[in-house]
Amino acid sequence: MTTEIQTTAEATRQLRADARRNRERILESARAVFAECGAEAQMDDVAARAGVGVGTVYRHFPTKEALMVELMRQKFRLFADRAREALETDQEPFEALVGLLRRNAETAAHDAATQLAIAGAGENLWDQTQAEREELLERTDELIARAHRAGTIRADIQASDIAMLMCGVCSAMSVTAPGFDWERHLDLVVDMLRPR
Amino acid sequence: MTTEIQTTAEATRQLRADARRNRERILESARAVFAECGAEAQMDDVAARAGVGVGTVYRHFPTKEALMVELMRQKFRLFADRAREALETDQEPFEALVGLLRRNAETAAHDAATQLAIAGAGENLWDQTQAEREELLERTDELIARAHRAGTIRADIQASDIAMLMCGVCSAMSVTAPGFDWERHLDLVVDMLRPR
DNA sequence: AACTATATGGAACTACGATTCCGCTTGTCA
DNA sequence: TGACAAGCGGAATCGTAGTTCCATATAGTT
Repeated sequence: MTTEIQTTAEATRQLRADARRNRERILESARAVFAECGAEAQMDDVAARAGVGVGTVYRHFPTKEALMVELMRQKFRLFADRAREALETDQEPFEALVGLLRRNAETAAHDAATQLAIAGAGENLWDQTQAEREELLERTDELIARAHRAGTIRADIQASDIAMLMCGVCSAMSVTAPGFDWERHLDLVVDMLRPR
Repeated sequence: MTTEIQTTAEATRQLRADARRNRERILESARAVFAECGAEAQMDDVAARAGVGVGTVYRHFPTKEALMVELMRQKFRLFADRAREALETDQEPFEALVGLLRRNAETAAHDAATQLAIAGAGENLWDQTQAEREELLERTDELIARAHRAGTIRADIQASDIAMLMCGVCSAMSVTAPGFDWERHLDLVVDMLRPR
């Protein structure tokens, strides 16, 4: 009797070795495919790139949405980790915040699915990454609070403003048109955050 | 022999009276349905709301995309018209520009399809409304030029920046989350446009 | 009033992509 | 090295929504 109680429904159960390996491959493949195609990515492509059958993908993730949610959770965790790092540097808080925004934007720029997630396409994707967003929001809040104390950020800025602004930046990323340059957009936004 | 030469392929040919009436109904219906559902709107719904069969919709617009394109052309023409008005008022140019942005944003706020079009979802929708956007861009340019001369706008702002910024505002509109408030976003953006 | 080119309605057809199913394979454990 | 539960592949299924087709109806004309 080796079956053990799971702490959460999502915990990686004691999967058979090959299954664990496949799960990782699928996630890795999905990362690439969704990054390239956004929500239009197809399950068959994810399977093919991972070198497994679709059935296997579905064994690990019950629906396409569940797969995307897992992917986005990972991304937001990454962002939150970076925010933690930003809090630990001895940089001036506003500069630390700006660095965080730039790094996260850079990541989103290479990933169509992340752009969608940040820009808020799809209610469910948003809802089901709530916890991870919260985490990021809290750390951003702390960064802002410090900058406020230092007087290096515009007085009325809140964390939700940053989220909204980044939503705009990510939205501009997905447009390919002359004059549309998300880095410029981000520069303008950053400049706006400075105290007058 | 009453057949006449058409000036453009799209010109309203001499349709039979009932057909002309239906065409208008379909556009009106489509306006409402796409405003509510965005790109997910269904042709059957457009037809039902217009009180005609789907076949009739397809007689007037060869594809769903063609219908959306027509709708968006009309919207951008509306925006361009407002820009023209803004140029004709005796308001201070920067204020005229801000008024234009607010009115257009307000319109987009009631229309999911317009939000998508402005935020640049769908290559084709973008490409095929090129001419109308151009028109809007030109007038915006003139407004900006006047504000520059008056020194009431940030010196480095270009028309494409405004487009990009509005893309962000429209993107924020489609998100329903605490703290997401496009009017606040727009206020911040407007404030950013002011000279330091 | 008859005639015919235009229009119309809506059932049927299609294409596409997510998801299911099940016979076969492979780790794992005694 | 069996035995068997866990895992796998991928063809087949299913649902959805855009698009087509054609028998029928109607506006405009003589």
